[in-house]
Amino acid sequence: MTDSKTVRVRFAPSPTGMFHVGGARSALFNWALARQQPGGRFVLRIEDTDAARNKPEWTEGIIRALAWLGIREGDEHFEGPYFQSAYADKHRETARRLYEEGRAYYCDCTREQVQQRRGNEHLGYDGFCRDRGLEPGPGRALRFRVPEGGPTVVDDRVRGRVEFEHSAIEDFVIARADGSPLFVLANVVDDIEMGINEVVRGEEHLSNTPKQQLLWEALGHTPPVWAHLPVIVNEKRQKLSKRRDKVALESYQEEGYLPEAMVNYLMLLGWSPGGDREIMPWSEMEPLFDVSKVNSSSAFFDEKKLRAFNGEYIRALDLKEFIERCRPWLAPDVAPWPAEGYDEVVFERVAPLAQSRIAVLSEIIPNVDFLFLDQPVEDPQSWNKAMKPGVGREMVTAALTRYDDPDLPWRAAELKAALEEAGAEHGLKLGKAQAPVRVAVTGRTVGLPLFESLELLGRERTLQRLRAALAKLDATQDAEA
RNA sequence: GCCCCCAUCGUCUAGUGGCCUAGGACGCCGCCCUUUCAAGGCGGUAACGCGGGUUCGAAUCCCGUUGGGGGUACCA
Repeated sequence: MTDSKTVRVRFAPSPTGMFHVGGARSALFNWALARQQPGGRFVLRIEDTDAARNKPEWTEGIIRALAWLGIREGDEHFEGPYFQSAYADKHRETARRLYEEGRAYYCDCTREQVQQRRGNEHLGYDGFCRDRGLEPGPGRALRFRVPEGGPTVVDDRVRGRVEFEHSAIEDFVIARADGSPLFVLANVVDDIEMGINEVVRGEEHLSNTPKQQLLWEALGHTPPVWAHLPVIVNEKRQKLSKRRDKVALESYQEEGYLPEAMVNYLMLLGWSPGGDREIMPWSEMEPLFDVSKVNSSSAFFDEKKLRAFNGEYIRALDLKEFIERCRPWLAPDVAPWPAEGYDEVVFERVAPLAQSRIAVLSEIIPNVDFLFLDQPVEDPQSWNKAMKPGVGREMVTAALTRYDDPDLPWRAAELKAALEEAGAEHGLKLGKAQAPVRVAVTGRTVGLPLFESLELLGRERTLQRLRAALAKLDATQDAEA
């Protein structure tokens, strides 16, 4: 079918939820493998046979997320997407063939019966119908006849040689009573059909592997090269779960993680390019990736480290690119300010001040919102912290006095010098002196360099906010009096 | 319960018998810089789970043990 030397890997997610980081890493590893060879192929196969749990939007989500990571249609190494549901006939046909060749048999045991017979035995199904010679019929599932005696040896590129005694593998169901195939069968049939010769997937599939290998052999094909990746775990060292952990790639995207940072970080989960480098672009990692060097122990998904990587990538962006990347968060329908308050020119001037201060793109908002909002944000905690008696009112007043001078050039350097002097008069260093002004104007105790911010905000708006702050201070004082 | 996998700083890892008094990164702590906060610079904290072997020599090999994890569906 295909030149056996040319690698054909696949990524076969099932659209039963948001695409998550574990899948993303598997996809990336496969992608690297496919791209390392001239004719290498990455086959995307959507395993949509569980109709009850599948939704079309999940499928779209997977394709979109992969594209975000750089795995997309149009690349010569990309093939698909194929949909498993389209191969249903082939699955049924293969099931029938296995039955006809005596490699599988029908079984009419209910789950309850199996359980009852099992008692406290170790194994699941006991082979009750093995030799009953049941014909196909309603209520009858098809089970694979696991050969007696001998182990199946799985040769795994990351785990080495793993042996499974046949006595420990039950005669597993390959087709339901209604004839529909199960994952273990459909997956193998599709892999054979698509000429897959290397399977790189999560460790949770390791125990399926002997069954699938048996199937490959029963169908007269050489099994692929296997590689089972360690699972990605949470802080409690459990496999990441959609229910309890933040795993959706999309949620990271929405927070403002850059795909290149995500890719970089994910590649490092279980694998290392060696040497003392971690921040490395995909283009350099791709040729270096070696699945046999992948670790076999589980890896914790450390968002803190991801954040650090993301910050690095953000800072490495040139200004123009940084501004472009910020746009999705500045759009009128998502930004917290009124559309008419936004000023592109102002943003372009403030952007460089923010670039080194944010680790995820969404953080651009609290840094620049004071420029586009009618009023500074309200934050009582910040206000109280900065407007301490003896400092707050004094500095706001002093700033107002000095800044309300038409002869004062409205530039950062002059604004700074003026406030420095005012602070000195009250025995305050600039660090202390600027705090009340910052809160009065931005609403926050931390933020971009203050005087540059004031310059951009403009004289009128700055004075107006200082007056408003003073009024608020008066009101509070009156209330207390 | 049964099957299988795994085990180096808190975390991700380098390390494949001597180069290791164990390296890097994130985190954390300190100092410098400094208008807040970052960024940046400098420095520091911190690991081979345990017990046996093998060997002149073990983080590296073997066995056991403990502890984690995955799988045990007519889900994928």
